[in-house]
Amino acid sequence: MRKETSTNLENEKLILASCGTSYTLDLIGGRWKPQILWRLLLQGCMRYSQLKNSMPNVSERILILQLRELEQDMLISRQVYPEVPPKVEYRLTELGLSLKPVLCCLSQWGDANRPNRVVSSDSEVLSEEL
Amino acid sequence: MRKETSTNLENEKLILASCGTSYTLDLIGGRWKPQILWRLLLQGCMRYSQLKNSMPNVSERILILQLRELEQDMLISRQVYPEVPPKVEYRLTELGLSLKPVLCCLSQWGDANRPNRVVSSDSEVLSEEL
DNA sequence: TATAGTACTAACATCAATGTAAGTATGAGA
DNA sequence: TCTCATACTTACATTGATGTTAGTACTATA
Repeated sequence: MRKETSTNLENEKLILASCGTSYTLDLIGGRWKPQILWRLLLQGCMRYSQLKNSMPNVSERILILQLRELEQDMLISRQVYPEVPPKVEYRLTELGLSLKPVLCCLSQWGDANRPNRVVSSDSEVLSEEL
Repeated sequence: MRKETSTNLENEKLILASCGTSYTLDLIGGRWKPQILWRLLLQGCMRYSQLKNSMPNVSERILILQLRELEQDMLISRQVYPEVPPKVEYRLTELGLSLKPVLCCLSQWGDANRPNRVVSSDSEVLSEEL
């Protein structure tokens, strides 16, 4: 739980209230969030296990955390099927889909300017479809 | 100093090497970096004291840290005039200027979608000039 | 009765980012 | 000799983000 008061938190609030850029960065800036968003953009809909298997380095706790935050921020939706074993599907909301040009923009700048590119990135797969 | 090895650091490296989106976010994602970049975009060139006075809530240490990181990442340049009292000017590099459309994109999405907007944001001033 | 599969949760541990307070170097001008 | 202004630096403290490990609930199937 975060503290209710601290300069740190106050500063964050002030910035989010006055800077749209920071607000957007706050929503998509978690370590694994870009990867999650790209996967859902590409696939449309994924089960929890699919996401987990496609990102071998995230721990389950962190993956869940990132998904919960994206859900709270209305960027993704979570659909539970009352079955056993459980089945949960994640997909982008309308708001999440509206991030597509933003993500493309970030991705293109990054791919154009980062050094030591090793592999082609997720975004390139999508870029070709645009 | 960051540790040389840790899952945390390894994950970060892997992501930066494979995801352009995350790379871009890594460069501009510090708490005060968007504000610094917008100011330099708008003003072209600012002294350290000008930056500091225009952002009353940053501590000097943190402001310097963010400036140093932006400088290391080649987004801004730092020009020292050998005078007393000292004079230091910061401005965007070519690479930094190339972020303009990216910042506009982030800012527009944020301004359009965040709730509880109180004041007009820095970016709007610039948007009008585009 | 035991095992398997799915999507988690809880308690704990570590690492990184941010913030606080005080101090430094320099030379011009009072 | 003392103060002022500028652009920092240093040592320390706090906050927040990320990672580890073990465990849970549920039923169908072996």
